[in-house]
Amino acid sequence: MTPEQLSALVRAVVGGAVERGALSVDVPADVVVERPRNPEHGDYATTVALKLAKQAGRPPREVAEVLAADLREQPGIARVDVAGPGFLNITFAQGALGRIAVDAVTAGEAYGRTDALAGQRVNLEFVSANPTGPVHIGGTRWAAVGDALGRLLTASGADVSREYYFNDAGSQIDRFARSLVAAAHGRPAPEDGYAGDYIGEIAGQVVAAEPGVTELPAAEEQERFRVRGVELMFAEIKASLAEFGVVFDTYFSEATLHASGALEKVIGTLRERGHVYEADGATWLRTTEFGDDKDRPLVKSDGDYTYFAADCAYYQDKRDRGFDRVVIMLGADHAGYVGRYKALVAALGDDPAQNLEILLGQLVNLVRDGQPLRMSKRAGTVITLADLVEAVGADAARYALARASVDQQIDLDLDLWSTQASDNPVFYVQYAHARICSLLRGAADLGIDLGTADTVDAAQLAHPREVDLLRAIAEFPRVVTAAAELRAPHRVARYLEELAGTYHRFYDACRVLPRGDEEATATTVARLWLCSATRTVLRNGLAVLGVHAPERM
RNA sequence: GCACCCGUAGCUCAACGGAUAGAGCAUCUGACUACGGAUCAGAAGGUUAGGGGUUCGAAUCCCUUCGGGUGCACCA
Repeated sequence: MTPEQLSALVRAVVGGAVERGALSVDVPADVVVERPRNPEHGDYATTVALKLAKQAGRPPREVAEVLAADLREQPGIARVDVAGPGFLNITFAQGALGRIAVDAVTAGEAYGRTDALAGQRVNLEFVSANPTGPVHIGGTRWAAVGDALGRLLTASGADVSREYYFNDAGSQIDRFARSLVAAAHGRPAPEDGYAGDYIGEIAGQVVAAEPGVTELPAAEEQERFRVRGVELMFAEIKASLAEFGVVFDTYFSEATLHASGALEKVIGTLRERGHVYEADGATWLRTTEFGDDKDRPLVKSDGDYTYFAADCAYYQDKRDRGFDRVVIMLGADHAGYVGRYKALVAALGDDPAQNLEILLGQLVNLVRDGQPLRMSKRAGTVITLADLVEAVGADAARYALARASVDQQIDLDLDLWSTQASDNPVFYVQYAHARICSLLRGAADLGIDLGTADTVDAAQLAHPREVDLLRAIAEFPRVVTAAAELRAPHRVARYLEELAGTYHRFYDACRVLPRGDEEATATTVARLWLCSATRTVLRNGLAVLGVHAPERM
């Protein structure tokens, strides 16, 4: 029996009690069953009696007793206890739990997938670093978390499109171009420009690709450097992301919005809706009408569009492409955008609570020699995505960045990471996977017949460590769903660490393969299925995080 | 000054309002005639920053103080 089935069963029991008048409450839409920390509290526990007590007007324990009596009559349930203030502790019948291993193996890659978010069209935007330099450590965190979130949403049935928005039209790009020109002529970077070795490298590549470019008139020269420079920089960004395992469905250029007239159009729409006004020579959106701190300019007094105007057009474009949920991941240093973004969504007639979701994530601090590392783009002392991958490998980097809640600022100790990679829990999880693969290879070498899903005697799996492992495996689909709904990929990582630990403890206590000239028994076969199920979950879970599941290490 | 995020073991971090707050690392003690010891068993380590409140129950929700981060442009 799966937790989902149990949840439905408990709900049905509540319904039955209400129907025959034993309880007078509204039957809850969803009954939460959870895996108790303490094994003495059974396979699963539910707080439904506690939650219904007030409405029923009776003590929680009394409500619990009513439900417990009915639950005990259900098939597959061995035992129901009322504990504490009114918890219902439920223990499955022998074998009911064991089938989960068989189910997981049978489902294979599909184990963990659900249709919880079916029908949602999600546009997931993350990284979106401007092509004026390599992706730095902050962007790398969003690459890891955003990509994992995309995989999670997909696994939960949503229709997800990953998007990378880049600004190739503004003054930052001009500064980038001027920095390249300066480097090509051997001059220092302009006051407001970009420094760093990569500027010189890109400048050299531009010169190599366009001989004579430095002889052109200044304006023309800068334009050539801008176009080529952005092209080359962006190719480098894409390459480093690809090496990191992150590929976007769409790379969206801001310049295309300007070129297509989308800005004029969206401002026209906003104007028709009555939210636009002119003041001090500029054009404004009255975002304060929708809770923003101050109104925001769309067109500056010099006639240029603001970045915010492009945001409006970009949002409208996403909606026009059919996405009903626009999700944007931003660093905490962009928290100031939230108010105006919600306002623009509302001004366009959408519901910010329904159509827009801005996920703010805290920044990453780097630590070296026990000291926080201050980074400066100007000074070129920036740790990039490529640097991090080089130092610790893509798997460890992705895993470490994805295993922490985005609400948490994280400190990354570069010394620790570069010198002692085994400190990272990702190896603990990967090792469990490799160990199982080795075990299954051994079983194959011994010629053990695993039989079929129908013939496995799942009731063999009764050892406490086997039961622990089965419970953990059973949790996986709910972990995926919860992580997707809460936009919290780190839950998957934490779960995998727990699962790996549970497996290692099982392995330590339960001999799987026959020793010496012993024969394989029904227990051997059942345990091999259990191992195989664990491998399936580890593999699927690591896949969600974009981390490899090695068969050998 | 205003707004948002955070404060949990020595360190890095978990914990959909649930039972005795958990892992990893570090420290200490054990288990290798090994199905992969990159593992396991055990010990030690906490007033969940402090103080109020809400309730059957608070690390979690509300108020407040302190501490850290970030943001408050006709920049992008």
